[in-house]
Amino acid sequence: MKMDTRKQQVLIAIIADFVATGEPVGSRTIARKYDLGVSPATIRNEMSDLEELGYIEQPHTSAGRIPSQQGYRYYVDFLMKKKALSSQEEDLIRRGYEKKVREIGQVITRTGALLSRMTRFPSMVVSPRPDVIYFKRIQLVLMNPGQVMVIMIMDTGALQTNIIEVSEGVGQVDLDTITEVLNAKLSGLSMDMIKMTLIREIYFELSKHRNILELAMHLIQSGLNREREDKIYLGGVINILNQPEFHNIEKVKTILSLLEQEDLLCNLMEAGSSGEGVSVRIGGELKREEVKDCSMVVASYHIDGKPVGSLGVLGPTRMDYAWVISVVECMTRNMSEAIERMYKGWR
Amino acid sequence: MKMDTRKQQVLIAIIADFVATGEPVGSRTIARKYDLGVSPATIRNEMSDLEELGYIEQPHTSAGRIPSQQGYRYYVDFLMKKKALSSQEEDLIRRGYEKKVREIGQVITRTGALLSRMTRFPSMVVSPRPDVIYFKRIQLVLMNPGQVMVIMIMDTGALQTNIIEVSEGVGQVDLDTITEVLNAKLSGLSMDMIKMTLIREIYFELSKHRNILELAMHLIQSGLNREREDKIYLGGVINILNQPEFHNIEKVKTILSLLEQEDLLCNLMEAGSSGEGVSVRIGGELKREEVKDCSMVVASYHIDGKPVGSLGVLGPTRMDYAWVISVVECMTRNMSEAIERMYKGWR
DNA sequence: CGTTAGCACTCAATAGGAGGGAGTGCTAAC
DNA sequence: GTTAGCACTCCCTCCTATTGAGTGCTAACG
Repeated sequence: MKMDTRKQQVLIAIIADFVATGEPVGSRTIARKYDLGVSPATIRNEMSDLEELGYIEQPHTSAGRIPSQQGYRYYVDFLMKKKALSSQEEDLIRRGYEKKVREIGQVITRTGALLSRMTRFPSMVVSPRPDVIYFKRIQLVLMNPGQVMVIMIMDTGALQTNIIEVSEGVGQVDLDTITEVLNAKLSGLSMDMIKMTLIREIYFELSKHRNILELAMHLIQSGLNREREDKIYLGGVINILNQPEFHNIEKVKTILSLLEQEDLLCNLMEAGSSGEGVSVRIGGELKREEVKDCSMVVASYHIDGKPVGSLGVLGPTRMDYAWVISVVECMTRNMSEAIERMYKGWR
Repeated sequence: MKMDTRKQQVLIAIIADFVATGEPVGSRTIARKYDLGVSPATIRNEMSDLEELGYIEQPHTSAGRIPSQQGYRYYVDFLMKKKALSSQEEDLIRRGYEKKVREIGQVITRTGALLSRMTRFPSMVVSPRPDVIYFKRIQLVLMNPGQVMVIMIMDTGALQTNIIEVSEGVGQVDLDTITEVLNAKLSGLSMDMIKMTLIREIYFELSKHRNILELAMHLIQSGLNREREDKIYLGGVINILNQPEFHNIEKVKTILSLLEQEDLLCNLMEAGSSGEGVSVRIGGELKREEVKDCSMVVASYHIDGKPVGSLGVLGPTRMDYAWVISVVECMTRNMSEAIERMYKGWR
């Protein structure tokens, strides 16, 4: 048996109706609401075929059909028509970025807030990968005898701080010397380049100040080599409670506990943002039992045309994919532009 | 009618049983489980009196009684016996603070996580008030022509950053001059003292560098005068879902949306942490419809013996007050000590 | 041969009703 | 003042009947 145009139309109708109502949809409903020009009986036959093909399923014998994970997949891949955002929606997004921003954190927060407010789903935004962030300046501050705070400033306006222990004899003057050398050598490089290539050069430079050499190396180790910390912004989590399919407390609990584990969430996001454009993963495709009834729509945002981080939403599998994809796509565009504007002229 | 010892015993029994089971408790139950030496009939009479006094109430005619808000209040104020923590519990808390910390953020995070893990309620920790935080150092970094990042480092290890616009002509050298003056003048003062008294003095000092005077004032304005931002740590929010009284999605939604509003939450916390020791506010005493079925147990933690911030939990009115109070009390003690240890010898 | 009307059948959801049980309040006796 | 006894209330649970949406099958139709 093969998919034909009418089966596709029926599948589209089933998905459209189920997304709108949340109820299993029967043959009568389709015949009535979607003008396919055939009787319910014919549609029943088509539905029977679609079920055999694995695109729809029945919750129980005397209920209508609902799309299966595979059905959504087929829909997203082959049937779905791109849905342009309304001008109000586009405006809402554009206006969200009107106010000038000065550092990436603001862009991320704003994007996440906007994304969840529009979609009514929990939203997630992962901060840029370190290899595309350029180092601006390092600053060493003697907090107390033997304790130094290392502050690294990125050109995104993001900070990374770390307090480390040093020998008690080190004074602020020593730190200033090191600060100077490090700034001269490192400024303008990407974090990854710093790690990779420059340790040696700094070693050479600082050998004049033998007494603080060891300290400096220590600094670099613990300051820069710090494990990558994916910062993830999470917003609008309560929205999950608005979805009727999650009126079951147990389900909400498992999803919330997943959302509380930032590292897992980051992995999930990254797994989805590898390819081009907007990625849609449906139910089991997420490979996590907790969210087997959820879908993730994720895309990358860009700096200098390179994908550097991702944003997206987590919602029930029953969502309006075409629209959500458009929203996510529009957000990445606007977010990338906002970052571009922030950098304007000075990178 | 007046409260007498037996009525008190009955009230204690009702609260104990209700807290344990969550079910309305009847006269038979009390006679059986709590050895008051009288028959259910007598207890019924006492209960009738207690109801008239407003300490307990009936969900419906043929149900048992549950404590009223006023009943809990009377219990907490007059009847409750302090409950010492078990040595395992004390140990769990102590061990939470074993690892050395270097900045206040870590102490706050750890405290919040521990508090919610122990109590199984959402926990909140408010960061220290600015007037007890001492200024350690300021650092001005030229991000781009016309943009300066102001980094203020507190002796708690906390940072406050802000990006401001300046004239394009300002260079890093100018900033270094200002940095130097500001550090010399401000270091070691509390944030409030800085705001209050020192603007004038700096003005004088910098008049030598007339060209950057205006800039410096600008810096102080926007860097220091920034509205107080109460940082609040919120942890273990999912725990609210474990409470059977919140199996109703609507209730959860209102509570969660309150918890998402950090400023409101801060106000609620602060309203409770004004007095000495542990403060308990029950249901309507919180003055917020959203949490009329919740209680808040809050206390202050201290630096140098002065209360500087607060921590606590939000749970259902049906909670084991004696125990929760002990936990909160023990946490404040341990947290204060952890901060003290962090500062050890150098303040 | 595809399409359709008709019909029997299935099964979840809903409503109504009976019975049980927990608990109270009242009364009268101790 | 305390208690046993009892009638009464009201929620909760279980059972049953009913309804209604939906299917699958069959036979007829163009």
